[in-house]
Amino acid sequence: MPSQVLIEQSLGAQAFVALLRAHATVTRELSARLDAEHGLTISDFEVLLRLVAAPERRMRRVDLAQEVLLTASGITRLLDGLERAGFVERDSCPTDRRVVYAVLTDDGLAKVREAAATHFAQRDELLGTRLDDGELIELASLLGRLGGRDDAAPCDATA
Amino acid sequence: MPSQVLIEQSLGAQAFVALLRAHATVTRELSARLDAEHGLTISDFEVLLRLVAAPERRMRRVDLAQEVLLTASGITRLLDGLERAGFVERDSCPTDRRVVYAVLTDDGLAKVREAAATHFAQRDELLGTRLDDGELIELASLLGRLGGRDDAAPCDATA
DNA sequence: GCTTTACTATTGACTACGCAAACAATCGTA
DNA sequence: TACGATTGTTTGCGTAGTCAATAGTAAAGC
Repeated sequence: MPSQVLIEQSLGAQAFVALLRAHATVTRELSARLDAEHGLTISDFEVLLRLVAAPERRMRRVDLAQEVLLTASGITRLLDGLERAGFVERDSCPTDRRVVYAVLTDDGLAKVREAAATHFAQRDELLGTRLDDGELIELASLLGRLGGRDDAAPCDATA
Repeated sequence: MPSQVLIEQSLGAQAFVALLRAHATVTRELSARLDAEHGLTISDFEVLLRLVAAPERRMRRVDLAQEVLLTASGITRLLDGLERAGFVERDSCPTDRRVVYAVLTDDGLAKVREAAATHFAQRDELLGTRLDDGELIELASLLGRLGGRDDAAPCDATA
């Protein structure tokens, strides 16, 4: 039986499959409920969240795409949906006619608030029942190093 | 400006977005290379891996689906592809005529070996350059608790 | 001033799933 | 032994996302 080569228990293997499983488990659960209760995908919600926090509640599509890790075309289609639903509007940039802003509408703001109320609670419950505070901090830190460094210097943001 | 409610820094939030980012980053990279170099998706590869380790290199579709976290229909379509490529064959079960086995072919075995050689190296390099051994163990353990318990009663298997 | 290069956004074609429905086979129970 | 409930698999349809190609705009070199 020459197949033992592939039955591997390396640390990388364990961490990798754990990442796949944890991601699938957690997002499956949360996205099912977010969709059922509010008709949003997780990406939809994450986009709306960034817009709420953005100055004047508007962002360029490119920047939005980068923040939620979608491609340019992915963001276009996602925003198409949010636009159709009336949660965002498009606006043009006076100084650069290539860019199209996504602007959160009042309906959109109401929607995020409504969705956030339940989604955050579900998320914190899902994570909180499995991991305590210290572990969550540790996990976020380890995952953060895998996820690349857009905000790699959180010097003063120490919880 | 009443929107601070949504600008949240809870531990759950940090861990959750870190999970999303890490998963996207890691799988994006690895799956792109696995596809480019071997024409397989990560799920394809994971399925082939389970088959290699399975007794007689065969598994029921249901069990396969559960192990790689796909739905029944997902596994059907995935195996369709692997079958078309000649990496697995279907076989029936003499004692239960509902079940269809997926059986790894010799070509399939060769393929996993070939793919494993590069994929494992890439995976370990990706993880290993960001996290040391102790951190990988810690990460796998934390993620394992989020990923639910297929092996939740490891009475004697206590690490 | 042009021309080349780089950036932003959209579209078409495709893929990897999921869900719900359908169907066959098996099991439990009476 | 008949019959409802459960299990294993497949299929139709829908959806979120990717990549490659396109086009318009902006910036840089000369």
